Amino acid sequence: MAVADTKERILDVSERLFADSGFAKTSLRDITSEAGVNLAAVNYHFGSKEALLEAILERRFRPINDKRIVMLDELEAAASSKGPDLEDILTALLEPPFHAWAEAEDRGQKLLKLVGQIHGETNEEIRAAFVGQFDQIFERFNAALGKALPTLEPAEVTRRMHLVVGAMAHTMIWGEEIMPRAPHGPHDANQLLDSLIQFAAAGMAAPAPVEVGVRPAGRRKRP
Amino acid sequence: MAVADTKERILDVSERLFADSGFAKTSLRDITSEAGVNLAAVNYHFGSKEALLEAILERRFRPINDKRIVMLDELEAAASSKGPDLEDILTALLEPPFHAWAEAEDRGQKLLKLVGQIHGETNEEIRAAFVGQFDQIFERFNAALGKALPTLEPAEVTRRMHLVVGAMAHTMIWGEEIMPRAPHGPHDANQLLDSLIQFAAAGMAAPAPVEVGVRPAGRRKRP
DNA sequence: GTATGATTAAAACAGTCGTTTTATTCCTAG
DNA sequence: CTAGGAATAAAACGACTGTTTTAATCATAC
Repeated sequence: MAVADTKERILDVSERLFADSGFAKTSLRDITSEAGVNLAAVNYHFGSKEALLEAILERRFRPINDKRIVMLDELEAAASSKGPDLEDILTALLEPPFHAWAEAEDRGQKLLKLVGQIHGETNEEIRAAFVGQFDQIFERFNAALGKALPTLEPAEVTRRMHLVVGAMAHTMIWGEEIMPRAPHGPHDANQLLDSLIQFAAAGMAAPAPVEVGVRPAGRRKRP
Repeated sequence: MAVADTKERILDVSERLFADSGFAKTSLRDITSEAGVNLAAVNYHFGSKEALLEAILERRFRPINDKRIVMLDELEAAASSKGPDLEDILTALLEPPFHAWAEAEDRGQKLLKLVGQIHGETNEEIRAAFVGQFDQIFERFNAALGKALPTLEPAEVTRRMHLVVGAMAHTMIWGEEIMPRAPHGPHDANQLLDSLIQFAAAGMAAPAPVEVGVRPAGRRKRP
Protein backbone atom coordinates (compact mmCIF):
# COMPACT_ATOMS: atom_id res chain seq x y z
CA MET A 1 0.00 0.00 0.00
CA ALA A 2 1.48 3.29 -1.03
CA VAL A 3 2.14 5.92 1.60
CA ALA A 4 -0.34 8.41 0.22
CA ASP A 5 -3.00 5.73 0.35
CA THR A 6 -2.42 5.00 4.01
CA LYS A 7 -2.25 8.62 5.06
CA GLU A 8 -5.31 9.59 3.07
CA ARG A 9 -7.30 6.62 4.21
CA ILE A 10 -6.56 7.56 7.78
CA LEU A 11 -7.58 11.14 7.08
CA ASP A 12 -10.80 10.13 5.37
CA VAL A 13 -11.86 7.61 7.97
CA SER A 14 -10.88 9.63 11.02
CA GLU A 15 -12.57 12.72 9.65
CA ARG A 16 -15.82 10.83 9.40
CA LEU A 17 -15.49 9.09 12.75
CA PHE A 18 -14.50 12.25 14.59
CA ALA A 19 -17.48 14.07 13.15
CA ASP A 20 -19.85 11.23 13.94
CA SER A 21 -18.70 10.25 17.39
CA GLY A 22 -16.46 13.05 18.58
CA PHE A 23 -12.73 13.33 18.94
CA ALA A 24 -12.35 11.90 22.42
CA LYS A 25 -14.75 9.03 21.91
CA THR A 26 -13.08 7.86 18.72
CA SER A 27 -10.13 5.63 19.47
CA LEU A 28 -7.17 5.06 17.24
CA ARG A 29 -8.22 1.44 17.08
CA ASP A 30 -11.57 2.46 15.65
CA ILE A 31 -9.81 4.48 13.00
CA THR A 32 -7.08 2.07 12.04
CA SER A 33 -9.29 -0.99 11.97
CA GLU A 34 -11.87 0.69 9.77
CA ALA A 35 -9.20 2.12 7.51
CA GLY A 36 -7.53 -1.27 7.23
CA VAL A 37 -4.17 -0.02 8.44
CA ASN A 38 -2.00 -0.83 11.38
CA LEU A 39 -2.63 0.71 14.75
CA ALA A 40 0.76 2.35 14.88
CA ALA A 41 0.27 4.02 11.51
CA VAL A 42 -1.35 7.10 13.00
CA ASN A 43 1.52 7.79 15.35
CA TYR A 44 4.00 6.98 12.63
CA HIS A 45 2.55 9.27 9.99
CA PHE A 46 1.09 12.06 12.10
CA GLY A 47 2.89 11.84 15.42
CA SER A 48 -0.13 11.80 17.68
CA LYS A 49 -3.89 11.65 17.71
CA GLU A 50 -4.14 15.39 18.16
CA ALA A 51 -1.76 16.10 15.31
CA LEU A 52 -4.05 13.96 13.20
CA LEU A 53 -6.93 16.25 14.03
CA GLU A 54 -4.88 19.26 13.06
CA ALA A 55 -4.09 17.63 9.73
CA ILE A 56 -7.78 17.00 9.10
CA LEU A 57 -8.70 20.60 9.77
CA GLU A 58 -5.84 21.91 7.71
CA ARG A 59 -6.76 19.77 4.76
CA ARG A 60 -10.36 21.02 4.69
CA PHE A 61 -10.07 24.66 5.62
CA ARG A 62 -7.00 25.63 3.67
CA PRO A 63 -8.70 25.57 0.25
CA ILE A 64 -11.81 27.23 1.67
CA ASN A 65 -9.87 30.13 3.11
CA ASP A 66 -7.70 30.41 0.03
CA LYS A 67 -10.82 30.74 -2.07
CA ARG A 68 -12.21 33.41 0.21
CA ILE A 69 -9.10 35.50 -0.14
CA VAL A 70 -9.02 35.11 -3.90
CA MET A 71 -12.64 36.19 -4.21
CA LEU A 72 -12.09 39.20 -2.00
CA ASP A 73 -8.97 40.14 -3.92
CA GLU A 74 -10.92 40.08 -7.16
CA LEU A 75 -13.73 42.13 -5.69
CA GLU A 76 -11.39 44.78 -4.41
CA ALA A 77 -9.48 44.90 -7.68
CA ALA A 78 -12.70 45.50 -9.60
CA ALA A 79 -14.31 47.89 -7.13
CA SER A 80 -14.31 51.65 -7.10
CA SER A 81 -12.62 53.62 -4.36
CA LYS A 82 -15.68 52.99 -2.21
CA GLY A 83 -14.73 49.35 -2.05
CA PRO A 84 -16.86 46.31 -2.91
CA ASP A 85 -20.54 46.07 -2.11
CA LEU A 86 -21.71 44.55 1.14
CA GLU A 87 -23.50 41.65 -0.47
CA ASP A 88 -20.49 40.75 -2.60
CA ILE A 89 -18.20 40.75 0.41
CA LEU A 90 -20.57 38.49 2.29
CA THR A 91 -20.75 36.17 -0.69
CA ALA A 92 -16.97 35.88 -0.73
CA LEU A 93 -17.04 35.11 2.97
CA LEU A 94 -19.90 32.62 2.99
CA GLU A 95 -19.98 30.89 -0.36
CA PRO A 96 -16.69 28.92 -0.18
CA PRO A 97 -17.37 27.22 3.15
CA PHE A 98 -20.99 26.72 2.26
CA HIS A 99 -20.24 24.95 -0.99
CA ALA A 100 -17.60 22.85 0.70
CA TRP A 101 -20.15 21.93 3.31
CA ALA A 102 -22.86 21.04 0.83
CA GLU A 103 -20.51 18.93 -1.27
CA ALA A 104 -19.02 17.24 1.75
CA GLU A 105 -22.50 16.34 2.95
CA ASP A 106 -23.22 14.69 -0.34
CA ARG A 107 -20.12 12.59 -0.02
CA GLY A 108 -20.92 11.64 3.55
CA GLN A 109 -18.15 13.75 5.02
CA LYS A 110 -19.65 15.71 7.83
CA LEU A 111 -16.43 17.43 8.69
CA LEU A 112 -17.96 20.72 9.62
CA LYS A 113 -19.56 19.13 12.64
CA LEU A 114 -16.03 18.92 13.94
CA VAL A 115 -15.90 22.64 14.38
CA GLY A 116 -18.57 22.53 17.02
CA GLN A 117 -16.50 20.09 19.00
CA ILE A 118 -13.20 21.85 18.91
CA HIS A 119 -14.11 24.28 21.58
CA GLY A 120 -13.18 22.76 24.92
CA GLU A 121 -12.82 19.23 23.74
CA THR A 122 -9.23 19.52 22.67
CA ASN A 123 -6.25 21.20 24.16
CA GLU A 124 -5.26 24.80 23.79
CA GLU A 125 -2.68 23.98 21.18
CA ILE A 126 -5.24 22.67 18.74
CA ARG A 127 -7.65 25.48 19.46
CA ALA A 128 -4.91 27.98 18.75
CA ALA A 129 -3.96 26.20 15.54
CA PHE A 130 -7.56 26.20 14.46
CA VAL A 131 -8.42 29.82 15.11
CA GLY A 132 -5.02 30.75 13.69
CA GLN A 133 -6.24 29.51 10.33
CA PHE A 134 -8.83 32.26 10.33
CA ASP A 135 -6.75 35.19 11.48
CA GLN A 136 -6.07 36.48 8.00
CA ILE A 137 -9.68 35.89 6.92
CA PHE A 138 -10.92 37.82 9.89
CA GLU A 139 -8.72 40.82 9.34
CA ARG A 140 -9.33 41.11 5.63
CA PHE A 141 -13.10 40.79 5.80
CA ASN A 142 -13.41 42.92 8.87
CA ALA A 143 -11.65 45.73 7.04
CA ALA A 144 -13.71 45.28 3.89
CA LEU A 145 -16.97 45.25 5.82
CA GLY A 146 -15.96 48.33 7.76
CA LYS A 147 -15.32 50.15 4.50
CA ALA A 148 -18.69 49.07 3.12
CA LEU A 149 -20.47 50.26 6.27
CA PRO A 150 -18.81 53.60 6.97
CA THR A 151 -21.55 54.82 9.33
CA LEU A 152 -20.99 51.99 11.79
CA GLU A 153 -18.48 51.98 14.60
CA PRO A 154 -15.65 49.52 13.88
CA ALA A 155 -16.48 47.59 17.04
CA GLU A 156 -20.07 47.22 15.91
CA VAL A 157 -18.95 45.98 12.52
CA THR A 158 -16.83 43.35 14.21
CA ARG A 159 -19.66 42.27 16.47
CA ARG A 160 -22.02 41.87 13.56
CA MET A 161 -19.45 40.01 11.52
CA HIS A 162 -19.23 37.47 14.29
CA LEU A 163 -22.99 37.17 14.28
CA VAL A 164 -22.83 36.39 10.58
CA VAL A 165 -20.20 33.74 11.14
CA GLY A 166 -22.32 32.29 13.93
CA ALA A 167 -25.38 32.06 11.74
CA MET A 168 -23.33 30.28 9.11
CA ALA A 169 -21.61 27.91 11.49
CA HIS A 170 -24.84 27.02 13.20
CA THR A 171 -26.44 26.21 9.89
CA MET A 172 -23.58 23.99 8.85
CA ILE A 173 -23.26 22.21 12.16
CA TRP A 174 -26.94 21.62 12.82
CA GLY A 175 -28.35 21.96 9.33
CA GLU A 176 -28.70 18.26 8.93
CA GLU A 177 -31.06 17.99 11.86
CA ILE A 178 -32.78 21.33 12.00
CA MET A 179 -33.78 21.25 8.36
CA PRO A 180 -34.70 17.63 7.97
CA ARG A 181 -37.12 18.16 5.12
CA ALA A 182 -34.45 19.72 2.93
CA PRO A 183 -32.47 17.01 1.16
CA HIS A 184 -28.94 18.13 0.55
CA GLY A 185 -28.83 18.57 -3.15
CA PRO A 186 -27.11 21.59 -4.64
CA HIS A 187 -30.58 22.99 -5.09
CA ASP A 188 -31.39 23.15 -1.40
CA ALA A 189 -27.91 24.22 -0.48
CA ASN A 190 -28.12 27.17 -2.84
CA GLN A 191 -31.46 28.16 -1.43
CA LEU A 192 -30.00 27.99 2.05
CA LEU A 193 -27.02 30.08 0.99
CA ASP A 194 -29.30 32.67 -0.58
CA SER A 195 -31.30 32.93 2.61
CA LEU A 196 -28.11 33.23 4.60
CA ILE A 197 -26.60 35.97 2.46
CA GLN A 198 -29.80 37.96 2.36
CA PHE A 199 -30.21 37.61 6.10
CA ALA A 200 -26.61 38.56 6.74
CA ALA A 201 -26.68 41.58 4.44
CA ALA A 202 -29.80 42.96 6.13
CA GLY A 203 -28.39 42.31 9.58
CA MET A 204 -25.05 43.92 8.81
CA ALA A 205 -26.77 46.97 7.35
CA ALA A 206 -29.17 47.43 10.27
CA PRO A 207 -29.28 50.95 11.70
CA ALA A 208 -26.55 51.81 14.16
CA PRO A 209 -27.60 51.00 17.72
CA VAL A 210 -28.27 53.75 20.22
CA GLU A 211 -25.22 54.56 22.30
CA VAL A 212 -25.18 52.60 25.52
CA GLY A 213 -24.63 55.47 27.89
CA VAL A 214 -27.16 57.71 26.18
CA ARG A 215 -30.08 55.32 26.03
CA PRO A 216 -32.82 55.40 28.67
CA ALA A 217 -32.64 52.77 31.39
CA GLY A 218 -35.48 50.47 30.34
CA ARG A 219 -34.32 48.54 27.32
CA ARG A 220 -36.04 48.92 23.96
CA LYS A 221 -39.32 50.49 24.92
CA ARG A 222 -40.40 51.94 21.65
CA PRO A 223 -42.00 55.42 21.82
CA MET B 1 -22.74 16.70 54.50
CA ALA B 2 -26.36 17.10 53.49
CA VAL B 3 -27.60 15.42 50.34
CA ALA B 4 -28.43 18.63 48.56
CA ASP B 5 -24.93 19.83 49.22
CA THR B 6 -23.32 16.82 47.65
CA LYS B 7 -25.56 16.78 44.60
CA GLU B 8 -25.24 20.49 44.02
CA ARG B 9 -21.52 20.50 44.55
CA ILE B 10 -21.22 17.78 41.95
CA LEU B 11 -23.41 19.76 39.57
CA ASP B 12 -21.47 22.97 40.09
CA VAL B 13 -18.05 21.43 39.73
CA SER B 14 -18.87 19.15 36.83
CA GLU B 15 -20.58 21.94 34.97
CA ARG B 16 -17.45 24.01 35.14
CA LEU B 17 -15.09 21.15 34.34
CA PHE B 18 -17.18 19.92 31.42
CA ALA B 19 -17.28 23.41 29.98
CA ASP B 20 -13.57 23.95 30.46
CA SER B 21 -12.20 20.60 29.38
CA GLY B 22 -15.04 18.83 27.61
CA PHE B 23 -17.28 16.00 28.62
CA ALA B 24 -15.12 13.10 27.55
CA LYS B 25 -11.89 14.52 28.87
CA THR B 26 -13.30 15.23 32.30
CA SER B 27 -13.15 12.14 34.48
CA LEU B 28 -15.38 11.38 37.41
CA ARG B 29 -12.27 11.42 39.52
CA ASP B 30 -11.57 14.99 38.46
CA ILE B 31 -15.08 15.94 39.46
CA THR B 32 -15.36 14.12 42.74
CA SER B 33 -11.92 15.04 43.98
CA GLU B 34 -12.45 18.71 43.24
CA ALA B 35 -15.93 18.65 44.75
CA GLY B 36 -14.62 16.89 47.83
CA VAL B 37 -17.01 13.96 47.54
CA ASN B 38 -16.54 10.28 47.06
CA LEU B 39 -15.91 8.83 43.63
CA ALA B 40 -19.04 6.69 43.77
CA ALA B 41 -21.25 9.66 44.59
CA VAL B 42 -21.90 10.50 40.95
CA ASN B 43 -23.15 7.05 40.10
CA TYR B 44 -25.08 6.89 43.32
CA HIS B 45 -26.92 10.19 42.90
CA PHE B 46 -27.20 10.45 39.14
CA GLY B 47 -26.81 6.92 37.86
CA SER B 48 -24.09 7.56 35.29
CA LYS B 49 -21.78 10.18 33.94
CA GLU B 50 -24.09 10.87 31.03
CA ALA B 51 -27.12 11.24 33.27
CA LEU B 52 -25.09 13.82 35.17
CA LEU B 53 -24.69 15.82 31.99
CA GLU B 54 -28.42 15.66 31.38
CA ALA B 55 -29.03 16.96 34.88
CA ILE B 56 -26.65 19.86 34.28
CA LEU B 57 -28.38 20.88 31.09
CA GLU B 58 -31.81 20.52 32.61
CA ARG B 59 -30.90 22.68 35.58
CA ARG B 60 -29.68 25.53 33.43
CA PHE B 61 -32.07 25.53 30.50
CA ARG B 62 -35.32 24.87 32.28
CA PRO B 63 -35.59 28.36 33.84
CA ILE B 64 -34.38 30.00 30.65
CA ASN B 65 -37.02 28.33 28.53
CA ASP B 66 -39.70 28.91 31.13
CA LYS B 67 -38.88 32.60 31.06
CA ARG B 68 -39.05 32.67 27.28
CA ILE B 69 -42.52 31.17 27.30
CA VAL B 70 -43.73 33.55 30.00
CA MET B 71 -42.47 36.56 28.07
CA LEU B 72 -44.07 35.37 24.86
CA ASP B 73 -47.34 34.66 26.66
CA GLU B 74 -47.37 38.19 28.00
CA LEU B 75 -46.60 39.68 24.62
CA GLU B 76 -49.37 37.78 22.92
CA ALA B 77 -51.84 38.63 25.66
CA ALA B 78 -51.08 42.33 25.26
CA ALA B 79 -50.89 42.36 21.47
CA SER B 80 -53.53 43.21 18.93
CA SER B 81 -54.87 40.64 16.52
CA LYS B 82 -51.79 41.22 14.39
CA GLY B 83 -49.73 39.62 17.11
CA PRO B 84 -46.62 41.00 18.85
CA ASP B 85 -43.96 43.01 17.08
CA LEU B 86 -40.95 41.33 15.57
CA GLU B 87 -38.47 42.99 17.86
CA ASP B 88 -40.43 42.08 20.97
CA ILE B 89 -40.63 38.45 19.94
CA LEU B 90 -36.90 38.36 19.35
CA THR B 91 -36.30 39.96 22.72
CA ALA B 92 -38.35 37.22 24.40
CA LEU B 93 -36.34 34.64 22.52
CA LEU B 94 -32.88 36.08 23.07
CA GLU B 95 -32.90 37.97 26.34
CA PRO B 96 -33.39 35.07 28.80
CA PRO B 97 -30.50 32.94 27.57
CA PHE B 98 -28.35 35.99 27.07
CA HIS B 99 -28.78 37.22 30.60
CA ALA B 100 -28.23 33.75 31.97
CA TRP B 101 -25.06 33.59 29.94
CA ALA B 102 -23.78 36.97 31.07
CA GLU B 103 -24.48 36.23 34.71
CA ALA B 104 -23.00 32.77 34.50
CA GLU B 105 -19.84 34.23 33.01
CA ASP B 106 -19.53 36.56 35.92
CA ARG B 107 -19.71 33.66 38.32
CA GLY B 108 -17.20 31.65 36.38
CA GLN B 109 -19.77 29.18 35.10
CA LYS B 110 -19.21 28.83 31.41
CA LEU B 111 -22.02 26.38 30.95
CA LEU B 112 -23.04 27.58 27.54
CA LYS B 113 -19.81 26.33 26.09
CA LEU B 114 -21.26 22.93 26.77
CA VAL B 115 -23.79 23.39 24.04
CA GLY B 116 -21.11 23.47 21.42
CA GLN B 117 -19.85 20.12 22.61
CA ILE B 118 -23.10 18.24 22.73
CA HIS B 119 -23.18 17.63 19.07
CA GLY B 120 -21.35 14.41 18.36
CA GLU B 121 -19.52 14.19 21.61
CA THR B 122 -22.27 12.43 23.49
CA ASN B 123 -24.62 9.69 22.55
CA GLU B 124 -27.90 10.01 20.74
CA GLU B 125 -29.88 9.74 23.93
CA ILE B 126 -28.42 12.89 25.37
CA ARG B 127 -28.69 14.74 22.09
CA ALA B 128 -32.36 13.85 21.92
CA ALA B 129 -32.93 14.91 25.51
CA PHE B 130 -31.21 18.20 24.80
CA VAL B 131 -33.00 19.18 21.64
CA GLY B 132 -36.23 17.95 23.21
CA GLN B 133 -35.92 20.76 25.72
CA PHE B 134 -36.34 23.23 22.89
CA ASP B 135 -39.20 21.66 20.99
CA GLN B 136 -41.85 23.80 22.61
CA ILE B 137 -39.73 26.93 22.31
CA PHE B 138 -39.20 26.30 18.66
CA GLU B 139 -42.86 25.79 17.83
CA ARG B 140 -44.12 28.76 19.78
CA PHE B 141 -41.59 31.24 18.45
CA ASN B 142 -41.71 29.91 14.95
CA ALA B 143 -45.45 30.51 14.90
CA ALA B 144 -45.14 33.97 16.42
CA LEU B 145 -42.45 35.00 13.97
CA GLY B 146 -44.48 33.70 11.06
CA LYS B 147 -47.39 35.83 12.15
CA ALA B 148 -45.18 38.89 12.47
CA LEU B 149 -43.74 38.33 8.99
CA PRO B 150 -46.81 37.43 6.93
CA THR B 151 -45.16 38.09 3.58
CA LEU B 152 -42.53 35.40 4.12
CA GLU B 153 -42.92 31.75 3.29
CA PRO B 154 -43.13 29.65 6.48
CA ALA B 155 -40.07 27.69 5.45
CA GLU B 156 -38.13 30.90 5.02
CA VAL B 157 -39.21 32.09 8.44
CA THR B 158 -37.96 28.86 9.95
CA ARG B 159 -34.65 29.11 8.14
CA ARG B 160 -34.08 32.65 9.35
CA MET B 161 -35.08 31.77 12.88
CA HIS B 162 -32.35 29.17 12.90
CA LEU B 163 -29.90 31.77 11.67
CA VAL B 164 -30.87 33.96 14.61
CA VAL B 165 -30.34 31.11 17.03
CA GLY B 166 -26.99 30.42 15.41
CA ALA B 167 -25.86 34.00 15.78
CA MET B 168 -26.83 33.90 19.44
CA ALA B 169 -25.26 30.54 20.16
CA HIS B 170 -22.05 31.50 18.43
CA THR B 171 -21.82 34.66 20.46
CA MET B 172 -22.33 32.82 23.70
CA ILE B 173 -19.98 29.99 22.91
CA TRP B 174 -17.15 32.03 21.47
CA GLY B 175 -17.89 35.44 22.92
CA GLU B 176 -15.21 35.08 25.51
CA GLU B 177 -12.52 34.73 22.90
CA ILE B 178 -13.78 36.61 19.91
CA MET B 179 -14.56 39.74 21.88
CA PRO B 180 -11.57 39.84 24.18
CA ARG B 181 -11.66 43.55 24.76
CA ALA B 182 -15.16 43.48 26.17
CA PRO B 183 -15.05 42.56 29.85
CA HIS B 184 -18.18 40.73 30.85
CA GLY B 185 -19.96 43.25 32.92
CA PRO B 186 -23.69 43.75 32.55
CA HIS B 187 -22.79 46.83 30.56
CA ASP B 188 -21.06 44.98 27.76
CA ALA B 189 -23.53 42.13 27.82
CA ASN B 190 -26.39 44.54 27.27
CA GLN B 191 -24.57 46.17 24.42
CA LEU B 192 -23.99 42.78 22.89
CA LEU B 193 -27.64 41.88 23.32
CA ASP B 194 -28.70 45.12 21.72
CA SER B 195 -26.50 44.46 18.74
CA LEU B 196 -27.82 40.95 18.50
CA ILE B 197 -31.48 41.94 18.60
CA GLN B 198 -31.02 44.73 16.11
CA PHE B 199 -29.11 42.46 13.80
CA ALA B 200 -31.67 39.67 14.14
CA ALA B 201 -34.64 41.96 13.55
CA ALA B 202 -33.12 43.35 10.38
CA GLY B 203 -32.17 39.91 9.14
CA MET B 204 -35.58 38.43 9.83
CA ALA B 205 -37.28 41.32 8.07
CA ALA B 206 -35.07 41.17 4.99
CA PRO B 207 -36.92 41.10 1.67
CA ALA B 208 -38.19 37.70 0.58
CA PRO B 209 -35.61 35.88 -1.55
CA VAL B 210 -36.18 35.29 -5.23
CA GLU B 211 -37.75 31.91 -5.94
CA VAL B 212 -35.11 29.33 -6.64
CA GLY B 213 -36.53 27.96 -9.85
CA VAL B 214 -37.28 31.40 -11.27
CA ARG B 215 -33.93 33.00 -10.72
CA PRO B 216 -31.34 33.15 -13.52
CA ALA B 217 -28.51 30.67 -13.39
CA GLY B 218 -25.65 32.90 -12.26
CA ARG B 219 -26.16 33.63 -8.62
CA ARG B 220 -26.79 37.17 -7.40
CA LYS B 221 -25.63 39.20 -10.31
CA ARG B 222 -27.28 42.47 -9.61
CA PRO B 223 -28.86 44.27 -12.62
C1' DG C 1 21.89 -9.10 -5.63
C1' DT C 2 22.55 -6.45 -1.67
C1' DA C 3 22.40 -2.66 1.37
C1' DT C 4 19.49 0.97 3.21
C1' DG C 5 15.86 3.57 4.59
C1' DA C 6 10.81 3.90 4.66
C1' DT C 7 6.76 1.62 5.80
C1' DT C 8 3.82 -1.85 7.86
C1' DA C 9 2.85 -5.26 11.32
C1' DA C 10 2.37 -7.30 15.89
C1' DA C 11 2.89 -7.11 20.62
C1' DA C 12 3.54 -5.12 24.88
C1' DC C 13 3.32 -1.07 28.12
C1' DA C 14 1.70 1.88 31.52
C1' DG C 15 -1.98 4.36 32.72
C1' DT C 16 -6.89 5.92 33.10
C1' DC C 17 -11.51 5.20 32.70
C1' DG C 18 -16.65 4.38 34.41
C1' DT C 19 -18.77 1.35 37.16
C1' DT C 20 -19.66 -1.97 40.87
C1' DT C 21 -19.04 -4.11 45.19
C1' DT C 22 -18.36 -4.17 49.99
C1' DA C 23 -18.08 -1.66 54.46
C1' DT C 24 -18.91 1.93 57.26
C1' DT C 25 -21.24 5.97 59.03
C1' DC C 26 -25.16 8.92 59.54
C1' DC C 27 -29.76 10.20 60.38
C1' DT C 28 -34.34 9.56 61.44
C1' DA C 29 -38.84 7.03 62.40
C1' DG C 30 -40.98 4.22 65.68
C1' DC D 1 -32.81 3.24 72.48
C1' DT D 2 -32.97 0.85 68.39
C1' DA D 3 -34.04 -0.78 63.74
C1' DG D 4 -33.33 0.34 59.00
C1' DG D 5 -32.72 2.83 55.13
C1' DA D 6 -29.97 6.68 53.07
C1' DA D 7 -25.61 8.42 52.27
C1' DT D 8 -20.63 8.22 52.23
C1' DA D 9 -16.36 5.94 51.92
C1' DA D 10 -12.75 2.75 50.22
C1' DA D 11 -11.28 -0.66 47.27
C1' DA D 12 -11.34 -3.52 43.50
C1' DC D 13 -12.78 -4.82 38.62
C1' DG D 14 -12.52 -5.27 33.90
C1' DA D 15 -12.06 -2.90 29.93
C1' DC D 16 -10.05 0.38 26.94
C1' DT D 17 -6.80 4.18 25.98
C1' DG D 18 -2.61 6.48 23.30
C1' DT D 19 1.87 5.46 22.72
C1' DT D 20 6.19 2.84 22.23
C1' DT D 21 9.00 -0.94 21.15
C1' DT D 22 10.54 -4.71 18.45
C1' DA D 23 10.20 -7.41 13.97
C1' DA D 24 9.13 -8.12 9.58
C1' DT D 25 8.43 -6.41 4.92
C1' DC D 26 8.82 -3.47 1.11
C1' DA D 27 10.82 -0.43 -2.36
C1' DT D 28 14.57 1.76 -4.21
C1' DA D 29 19.61 2.96 -5.23
C1' DC D 30 23.94 1.18 -5.96
